[in-house]
Amino acid sequence: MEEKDISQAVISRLPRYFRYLGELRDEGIQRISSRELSELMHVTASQIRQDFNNFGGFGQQGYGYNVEYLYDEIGKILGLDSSHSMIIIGAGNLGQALVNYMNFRNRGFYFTAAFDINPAIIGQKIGDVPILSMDELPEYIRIHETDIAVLTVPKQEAKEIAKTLVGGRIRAIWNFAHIDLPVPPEIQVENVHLSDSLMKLSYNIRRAGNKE
Amino acid sequence: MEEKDISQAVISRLPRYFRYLGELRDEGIQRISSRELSELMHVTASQIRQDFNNFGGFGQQGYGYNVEYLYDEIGKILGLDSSHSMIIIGAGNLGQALVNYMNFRNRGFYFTAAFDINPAIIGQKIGDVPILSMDELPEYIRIHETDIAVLTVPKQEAKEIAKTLVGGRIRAIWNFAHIDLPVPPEIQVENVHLSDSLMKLSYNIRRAGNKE
DNA sequence: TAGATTGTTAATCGATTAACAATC
DNA sequence: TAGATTGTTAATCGATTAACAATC
Repeated sequence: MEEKDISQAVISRLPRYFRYLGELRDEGIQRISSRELSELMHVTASQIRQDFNNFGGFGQQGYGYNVEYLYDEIGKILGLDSSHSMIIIGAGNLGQALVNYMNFRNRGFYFTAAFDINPAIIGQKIGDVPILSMDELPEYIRIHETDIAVLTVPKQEAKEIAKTLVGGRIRAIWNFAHIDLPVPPEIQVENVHLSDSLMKLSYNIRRAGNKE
Repeated sequence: MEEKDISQAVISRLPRYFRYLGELRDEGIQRISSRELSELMHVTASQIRQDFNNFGGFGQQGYGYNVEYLYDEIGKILGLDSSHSMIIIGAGNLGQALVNYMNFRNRGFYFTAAFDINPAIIGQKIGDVPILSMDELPEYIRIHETDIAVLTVPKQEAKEIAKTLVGGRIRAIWNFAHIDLPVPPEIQVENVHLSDSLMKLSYNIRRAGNKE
């Protein structure tokens, strides 16, 4: 409502800005111009200024941008000033890796529960996150407010689980299953299709090979 | 050499076409028109035809596309007709998840070795893939032809390891470390920045919340 | 004030979509 | 042949880059 529609191309660049600004801040650097940042990040200064100005004027003419301030503002835009509750569905290798990844927790993304169908691991914990039976999922999301459901199950199961999730009150799905999920538009979906990424790499290997 | 430069936007869409065509093939469907496929995939028929025609005419006027043939051709474009040897550097949770992921192997991507600095796991195996000491990495890539090095280490170590890899003969890096790797242009890099993906999701959650 | 650098408008570039002639 | 649908050119749209006035 307060902001006009920003293109996803811009949004996709924000985390990278955020990362570079965080590093600059950690190095104790207080100000940076769009030109300096452009050289560091290998993008045009024009794009940087355009991107930032989608969200209002963060800089100052003749001075540049205050690193700390800009870092904080981009963090807010990305929603990192509030915390996000997550559940993970599929407690296999990948699921456990994601639950254990501390960087998420440091940014306010924390797991409250994991779900799996494997009786051998139900009742165990990943760190301090309990692994529950998949049967408990509908009841769990009814009771516990959950922002993000992370889907790390085989694609055969993913569609069915997505339906269950949509019936609940979750706001978003972070989807690692290799399938397009049919969800209503009010539920945000971010896909991480690792196979697609690997195929893209494979294409570029071949193309590079042909050039030589 | 044989092909003109195709934009990465097109390449990024190929794996998704490949996935849908594979499903159609599995369902026994033999032909499909760009219009039918466009309805299935929620993209324009025009884009589909433009995309395919970057690589030559795969269809037939008045008929459409042969599913099996198109599937095979896109597979070839993506380099899936030849196999790729891989090593993984960082045998933690994520590394093990990737090594165990059979879908990669089914597509001809196979791991030959894993590397880690943790003495507790060096000498063990992930499936049938041995975990070697990081010290053995330079020698290993000197002796064993390796297409892709998968980097699943903390970002502090990633840069140093990238240097080692560049010194060897690998052709590509699939980078899961949250950092931009400085590598020469003949080495292909595909980044999977999970934090960036999660931040994007976080942005979209907030934006959707504001709209309501 | 003079110099620097943003914010923003204008120009360019590239990607997507529409249209239609070619042709199966 | 008539109908259907591709391959491809042209038109549109959106994103990126350039330019420069505003202003610190």
